[in-house]
Amino acid sequence: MAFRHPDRDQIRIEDVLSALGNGVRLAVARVLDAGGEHNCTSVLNTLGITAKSTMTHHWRVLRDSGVIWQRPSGRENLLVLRREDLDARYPGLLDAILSGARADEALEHGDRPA
Amino acid sequence: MAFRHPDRDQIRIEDVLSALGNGVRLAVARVLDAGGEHNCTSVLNTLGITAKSTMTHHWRVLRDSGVIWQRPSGRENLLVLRREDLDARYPGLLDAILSGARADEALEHGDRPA
DNA sequence: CCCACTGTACCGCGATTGTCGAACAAAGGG
DNA sequence: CCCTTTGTTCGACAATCGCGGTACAGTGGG
Repeated sequence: MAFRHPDRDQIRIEDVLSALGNGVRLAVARVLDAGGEHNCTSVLNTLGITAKSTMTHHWRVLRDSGVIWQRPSGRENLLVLRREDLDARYPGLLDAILSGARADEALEHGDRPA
Repeated sequence: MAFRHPDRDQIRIEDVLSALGNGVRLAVARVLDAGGEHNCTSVLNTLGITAKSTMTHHWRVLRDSGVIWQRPSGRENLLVLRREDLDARYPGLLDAILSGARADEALEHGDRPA
């Protein structure tokens, strides 16, 4: 099973934004950004249980928009953020989004802003 | 007609991203960012003709997500980017998105990247 | 005062999205 | 070898989206 990923030049910011404009996928990006090797179920567990087929759908959206690499390895798929490509195409975007997501989470957990 | 806008603290990055993860609304943001006072039809004309009711829908999405202010003035509505609030909540996000959109446009017009 | 202008409200339509369950496929481990 | 693990594919479903048309509402100009 080989996945189709867009080339760096084929990435469109519109697709990136709509891919990450979804709580589940934004959370996935944050997990992947935290580092380490991840397969599908490890991310899935971090997010609370969801059907596997639902996640397969989200992987496809993230893949097609150019946000992640998805590489088969043994009987798993390894998931990695395409940070280099995103940073090259859209400097500062990924960092702004990820730290923005952290800020939102802090707000919702009742922490008052400074 | 008074519009409901979210407070700065109620803005969620997920909503901002999905609002701008759409070609028309991203284009609207770029027009507003270019400066000047804008009413609905002036933006609408810049984008090529679309039904007024369609744009009303997009204004609502942009408003509800906290991306724009929409203020009635006479028989028009003035549209303004909420740059201060967005920059405060998500430093660098708006600039990254807008310059990313410009970069995409350049790519699609056949200009090769440097 | 009436009309032209600007934009909203409401409705309907087809397409897409997010979610799930069930069946399938590939890879390893015993 | 078989069975478990991992994830995909397919089909279904409700909900939302994007878009337009028509009707309405408020403002301001003549």
